[in-house]
Amino acid sequence: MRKGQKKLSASLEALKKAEAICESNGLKLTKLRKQVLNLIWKKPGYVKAYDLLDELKKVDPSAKPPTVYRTLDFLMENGLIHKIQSVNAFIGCPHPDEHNECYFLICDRCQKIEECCSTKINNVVSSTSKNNNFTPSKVTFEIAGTCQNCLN
Amino acid sequence: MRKGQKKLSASLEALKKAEAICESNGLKLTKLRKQVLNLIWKKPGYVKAYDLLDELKKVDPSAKPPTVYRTLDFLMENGLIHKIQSVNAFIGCPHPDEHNECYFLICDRCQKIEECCSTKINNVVSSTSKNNNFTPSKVTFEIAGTCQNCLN
DNA sequence: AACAATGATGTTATATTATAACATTTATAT
DNA sequence: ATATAAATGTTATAATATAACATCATTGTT
Ligand SMILES: [Zn+2]
Ligand SMILES: [Zn+2]
Ligand SMILES: [Zn+2]
Ligand SMILES: [Zn+2]
Repeated sequence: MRKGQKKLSASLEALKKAEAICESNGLKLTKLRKQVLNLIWKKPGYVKAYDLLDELKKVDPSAKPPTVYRTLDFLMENGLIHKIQSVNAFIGCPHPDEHNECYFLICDRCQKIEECCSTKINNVVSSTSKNNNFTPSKVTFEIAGTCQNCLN
Repeated sequence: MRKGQKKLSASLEALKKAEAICESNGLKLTKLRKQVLNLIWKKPGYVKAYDLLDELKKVDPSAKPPTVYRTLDFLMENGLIHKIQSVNAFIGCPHPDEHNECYFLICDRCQKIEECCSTKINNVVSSTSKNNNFTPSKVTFEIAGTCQNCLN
């Protein structure tokens, strides 16, 4: 497999899933939303909102912060991307059709993020909440560190 | 126990621990640092940096953002407080002498935060990292939702 | 087709969160 | 007393995000 190819197909895959999800929910995946989703998937690591804005401006100089943040909000609401709270950045979700609470491994060096969702984590969230009489609604679980690739 | 008493003693307790930690590490818990730590503990829920700044200005009108952020940095470096990433706010650590990776339950309604550290969570962090050939350095684990008290 | 209603985008302005860079003061060690 | 380092003061600005209102596009109804 050539360099970039895996990423390319992941991006296409993501777009297809996004279209399916929007279709089945009566939502519109507009040109702008597609553009932003593609920009997010094209970057090898996580993406900052204002970097996205700069990219957008290249094709539409009138793009402004609300252009980006509104689009990010739409994509997040529909599980297509995630906000990574510990770095204030965004990343595409590789499986938006499966569930919406995702967990992350964030490499400090290369900015790449892997999802690490598991029932094990889900279970710990549940039991921790139960033990504390807490009703959970949103989980933030992010492990920052160094990925295998960057360790060498 | 009267209202506020639990919080008061928790605050005093926190200050004592802070003094001990600084003492044993050759660090200075200056007047400013004590003030900020106290302000954080006095609030019933989490505290925003600029709210702290407003409080500080009441006693020292010359206080400015770096005053607050530098002090917060010191307190965080020494495990005395935590930054809550999902709300961009700060909270005192009830057990800064025990460990430094803490996990949180955050009530959306009353802004109160409980630490929910457990070996169970530590173990999941370890196993998740191991399974992904990832070397963790900093964990963000925050469950947002509704606390028992606010549910009624 | 005309109209109303909704959703999406455009635009201006501003709010919120955080840091860089350099100056001054205070504490500590020699 | 002097040098050094640590802490604080000060100015300016960077980075992140939203409020409010205007315009345009899409859809459904009359
Ligand atoms: Zn995901
Ligand atoms: Zn890496
Ligand atoms: Zn803690
Ligand atoms: Zn509550």
